[in-house]
Amino acid sequence: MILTSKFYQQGTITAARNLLGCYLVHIERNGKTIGRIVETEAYPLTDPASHGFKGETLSNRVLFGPAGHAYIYLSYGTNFCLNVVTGRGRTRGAVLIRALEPIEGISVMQRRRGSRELRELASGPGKLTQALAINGTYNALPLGEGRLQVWRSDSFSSYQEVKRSEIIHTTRVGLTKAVDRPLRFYLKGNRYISRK
DNA sequence: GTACTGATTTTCT
DNA sequence: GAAAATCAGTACC
Repeated sequence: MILTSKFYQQGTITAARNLLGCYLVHIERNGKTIGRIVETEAYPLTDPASHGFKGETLSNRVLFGPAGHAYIYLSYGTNFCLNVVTGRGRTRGAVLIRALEPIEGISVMQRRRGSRELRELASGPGKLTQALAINGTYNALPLGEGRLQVWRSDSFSSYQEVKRSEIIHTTRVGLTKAVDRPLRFYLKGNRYISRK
C-alpha cells in the first residue's frame, strides 16, 4: 500500500524509523526507478540543524506546510537532497532520505550515475536523487498517487518487516550544529548505507 | 582499504 | 562574504 498523509503525520523521529524498509518509487516516462529506504535522518523543526529552525522563509516554506510533501534543497551547490515533511504541532519536521538499496530500473540508475557498482548508485542523499532523477522541480510535490510514491508492501519480493532490533541509531552525518543528537537511523548490516 | 581536498551555488548575514 | 544535511578524485598505506 502507498503511504498516505496519515503515516506522515506521525512524529518526525518515529517516521524516520518507520520509513526504513519502505520503497521509494519514481514513476517515469518509460518506467520506474525504485529503491528500498535503508537510511534516514530526522530533523525536527525544534532542532538547530533543521532548515526551519529560525522560522519560515521563501526557500523553506514547504517545511511549514502539510505533512507528506517533498522538501528538496541543493546541498553545497551540487547535490539535491530529498526530505519528506512529517509530524504535526511540536513533532513537526522533516525526514532526510539518505540511502537506498536499488530495486528496479537499475540499468537506468547505472547510466545516470556513471557506475555499474550497485553500492555506488544510491548510497548517499545526493547520489539517490541523481539515480532516481529527482531535482528541485519536485520541491513541494505531495507524495502519494503522483510521480513520487512511498510504499510499504509485501507486493515487493524483497519486502520484510523491519524489527526494532535491526535498526541502528547514531549521530547524523555532515552537520556543524546539534552534532550530538542521535537522529540517524539505518538498517543493521545493510550494504547500501552511506557510511558506517 | 582510509584520509583529505576542491568544486559549486544558493541562501542568509 | 561566509556557510552549507555532499560528492568525486587524489594521495597514500
